[in-house]
Amino acid sequence: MDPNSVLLSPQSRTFSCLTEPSMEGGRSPAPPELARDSLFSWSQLPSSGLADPDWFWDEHIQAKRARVETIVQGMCLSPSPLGSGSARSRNSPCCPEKAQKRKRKQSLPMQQGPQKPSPARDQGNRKGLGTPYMREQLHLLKQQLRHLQEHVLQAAEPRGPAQGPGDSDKGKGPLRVKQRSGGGSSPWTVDSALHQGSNRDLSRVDRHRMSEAPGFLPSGADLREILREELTRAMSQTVDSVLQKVLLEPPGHLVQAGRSFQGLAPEDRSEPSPSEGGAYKEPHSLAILPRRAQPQTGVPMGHLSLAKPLDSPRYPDSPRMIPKSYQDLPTNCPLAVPSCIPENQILSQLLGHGSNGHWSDSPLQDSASPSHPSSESVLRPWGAIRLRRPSTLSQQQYSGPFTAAHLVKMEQVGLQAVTEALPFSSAHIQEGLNPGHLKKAKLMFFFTRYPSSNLLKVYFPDVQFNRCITSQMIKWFSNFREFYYIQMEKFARQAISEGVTNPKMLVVLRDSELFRALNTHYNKGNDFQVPDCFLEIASLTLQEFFRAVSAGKDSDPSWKKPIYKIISKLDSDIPEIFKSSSYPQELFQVKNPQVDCMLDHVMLPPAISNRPPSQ
DNA sequence: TGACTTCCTG
DNA sequence: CAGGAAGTCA
Repeated sequence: MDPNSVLLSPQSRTFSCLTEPSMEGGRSPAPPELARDSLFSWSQLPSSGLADPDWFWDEHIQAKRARVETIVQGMCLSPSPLGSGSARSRNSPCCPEKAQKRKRKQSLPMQQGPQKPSPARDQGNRKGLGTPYMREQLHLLKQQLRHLQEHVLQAAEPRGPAQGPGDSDKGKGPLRVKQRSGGGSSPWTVDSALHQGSNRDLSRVDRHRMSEAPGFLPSGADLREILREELTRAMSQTVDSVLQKVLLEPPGHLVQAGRSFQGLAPEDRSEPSPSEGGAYKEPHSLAILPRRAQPQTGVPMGHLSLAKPLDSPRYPDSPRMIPKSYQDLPTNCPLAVPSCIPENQILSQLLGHGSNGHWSDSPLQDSASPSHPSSESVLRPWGAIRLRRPSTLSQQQYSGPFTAAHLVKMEQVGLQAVTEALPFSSAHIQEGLNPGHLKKAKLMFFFTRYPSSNLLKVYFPDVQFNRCITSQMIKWFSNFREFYYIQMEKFARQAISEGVTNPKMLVVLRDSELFRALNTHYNKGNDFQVPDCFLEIASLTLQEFFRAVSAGKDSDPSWKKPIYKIISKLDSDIPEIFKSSSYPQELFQVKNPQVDCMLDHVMLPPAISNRPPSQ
């Protein structure tokens, strides 16, 4: 085993630059163990002027300065609770493309007049609702912090040639913080770096460093303590006063603020969070989906589905996130709806979920939520997909200017401020498509490849159909077909390459490889007996592809169209049992607890397994 | 114009 | 599987 691998731990990385000087400064070669360490650290930190033996001290001071600077920087951003571009972009420098994409998505369907793209505009919207007061407070706080910073820096650099905070070091500070945070832990701490979370994060690093260099312990701890206390106190005061001011606004304020927020909600909502994809995919992949390659997607809706959906007329979420009574409203005005929702409803929902519910990113949070009764819990996989967006949103929005402690405080105070930022609430999701529905749809594909939306409505009586749900389900079948046809073409070409000449020789049997592929896709777990009629259709499809490819028709860009047309006319009747709304949920409920041994008698009703081919 | 579909991409 | 573009069709 390579000893270096041990050294590649985050902590070790923190010290990786230690060895650089010895290689760079033309001094005596580093001790063997350090030289070995530098083998990897070299590439990680190519730049270095740290050959000075005082580097440790400088590093320490710079770390302090970086922290203070970052805090102050964060405070400067704090008037916008959403965090502004610089902080955010630092946070996700890797996805400008995605951001652009989202922007495009959002720009399409919005019809709410002039957009208010930046969070700062939101502040503007709240003018007259305490903004001057808040600004004053924040300004005050900023000044306090600056003073604090000066004191700290003076105390910390009694001997060094003080590099002013505004000099070349300016960019260095946050960078260092970022590096450490990156090697560290919480996503909360990376950019905002001004709440206790980051403080703790840094403190951890500092502690570690101190353990390596005990000499710094006293002053470092003292400074940290002082700084933390001061910051905590100052921020606590300011936040309290600001919140009080905000919360004392007349009731109309909430709705009004909510409206103003809606204008910019899409952009913020569209911000993907690295954790978003993770939380989204887990329940899904565990349940039915064969795979989910994209870590960040989603989304969600995805992946990130969150992004567009909210503004788009096709957005599948918005109608589901509002009460049934609102679902009949035109779907292209989802943003107008939430303001109609009783405030206490939103509030109670938020309170009900608490900080360990939607504030958390755990994919399991939803199913564990006590506020959802049994049957709802089964539907949670869907909820986890859709609901995570508000969750992520809230997290992003409040991870910046407020500490975790303040988040709790806000909840205690009443959460109205949070409510402003959450135009949608999970409480208003009435019906949606869950993995059980997906499973059912897949099984239905054995009977029908081209179901009409009306047919779907008949067979999914428990689904509150609207345009978005319908499109989603139609899309499912479209995806099913895609996979189906791809397999057909693949195996048809394979047969041709193997020298088959007579299409009649191509028959899909239950032990064939093609069947296995299809069955795995639509009937994962093999808990449903594929009807014979599907085998016939599959055989026919395979033969059609075989004929077309054999005849060289595949040179025509639209050579598949005739095949599609043929297949589209071969849909079978779907067994009556599929009309039962409980049918898919039974399947899923049983499957979820991973009691697959029970599946047989649950999932193989005679009506299906013995169903004669309909064609 | 809206509903559907395929194709492509992530 | 979802999002989106582009095409078809009534």
